[in-house]
Amino acid sequence: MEQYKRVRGMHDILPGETEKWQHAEKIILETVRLFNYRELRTPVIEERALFERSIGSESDIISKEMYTFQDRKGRNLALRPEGTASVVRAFNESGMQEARKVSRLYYYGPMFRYDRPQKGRYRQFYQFGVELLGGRSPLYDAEVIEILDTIMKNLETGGHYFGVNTLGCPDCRERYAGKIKSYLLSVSEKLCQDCRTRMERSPLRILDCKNASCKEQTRDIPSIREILCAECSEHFGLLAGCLDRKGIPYKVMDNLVRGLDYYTKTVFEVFRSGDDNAVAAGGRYDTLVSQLGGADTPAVGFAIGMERLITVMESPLPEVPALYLVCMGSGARDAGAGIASGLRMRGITVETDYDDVPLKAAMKMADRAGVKWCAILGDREMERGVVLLKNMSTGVQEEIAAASFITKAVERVKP
RNA sequence: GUGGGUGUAGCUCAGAGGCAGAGCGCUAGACUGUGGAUCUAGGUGCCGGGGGUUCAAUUCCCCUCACCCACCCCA
Repeated sequence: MEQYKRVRGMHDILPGETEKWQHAEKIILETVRLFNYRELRTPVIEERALFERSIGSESDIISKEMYTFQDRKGRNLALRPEGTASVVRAFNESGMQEARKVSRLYYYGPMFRYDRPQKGRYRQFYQFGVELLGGRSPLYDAEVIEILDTIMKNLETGGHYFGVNTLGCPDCRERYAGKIKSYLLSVSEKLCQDCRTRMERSPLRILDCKNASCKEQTRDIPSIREILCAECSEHFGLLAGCLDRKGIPYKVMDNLVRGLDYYTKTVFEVFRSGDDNAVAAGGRYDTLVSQLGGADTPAVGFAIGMERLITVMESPLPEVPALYLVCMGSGARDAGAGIASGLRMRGITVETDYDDVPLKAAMKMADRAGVKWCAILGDREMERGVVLLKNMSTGVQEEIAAASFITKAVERVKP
């Protein structure tokens, strides 16, 4: 028989790893709850145009990485490559903006991009994201950054810091793009091929190029912060002050520009110390909601790349069942089933096996399960109306009357 | 999309144009109802797939697929 294999770019998250995921999910959920964010679940499939309009059809995500298809009725659909567009779509569609001045939402689920697989990068990958809609003040930017900071701290990633920058409002951005072009026009032949095409499509991205020659050419270009309008400048200043007061570690990074078109003003990424791949990133998108047909609603949010987060976080201690139940003989197995139920009802994790194996083999299974306690029930014990309880780490074994076994075992096993 | 690396036992990997290897794990026994430690014994297998060169290919050549890494992109 031929073995089926996972399709390229897809990955299984196996036991041993799922514990890590669940731990991360738990910390994240506890954190957003403290800030009173509520979950929004959207479908994995959306109209293709939704993403083209929000992310920008010039971007790589849309032009080469999206899973698109037609359904049986010829609708043009796509597997979501990110979460924000769907959240905004649902926000607009549900009339949520009528009900509250500020909506605090989070989402979690798989996203799809046809990328070449790499470390921490898969074609189906998971993002956890937070979106705050309806808040204009930089204090809201600081709030979502604080959420991310809290998550990183609680997951013991071994230190992290934020990169922060501003892209300004659309006016500032356009002005700055013009400035970059005027700086680089005369030296365009010294730029890499990619950057030459970026000159037209998204000149800001040239600042982010890793090519040495490109870096050389962009070195003297002034920071965008020097040409911001009064409002954008104030916004960034207030945010910085707020982050300072909260004690959140950050660096202002001139070359931090986001690849998605919808960002305005604040953009940020969080890095694990000593790592240059961002674990999570986000920013403000004040024009997206209206651009997708909603009321004029400023917004800010971030998304965590779960696979990346998993690679930088501390592993939780593995969970081990509390007790292993060994039964020999069918009568003992019947009685054992009752004991197992009784223990589980009292919150004790019990593992057992139903194969008729010699005690030696069963003990080996118990050992391998990593349990501290082992209950043994065979014909001899049945006859005498007792159950053996063995402490696997000390080797000490006691005999307990079957009638009181569950209560006694709970006492021993529960610390 | 570009570049590099790797595919051999369940796992980690060594190997060489001529019998397929080690460590770990696994199974059994020493110990017949007690796990871990020790000793002894044991099977580990389409050497990723296809083609070519050769008397002979797991080894050399070509193609292909998969995985890993970097770039790119992005979280």
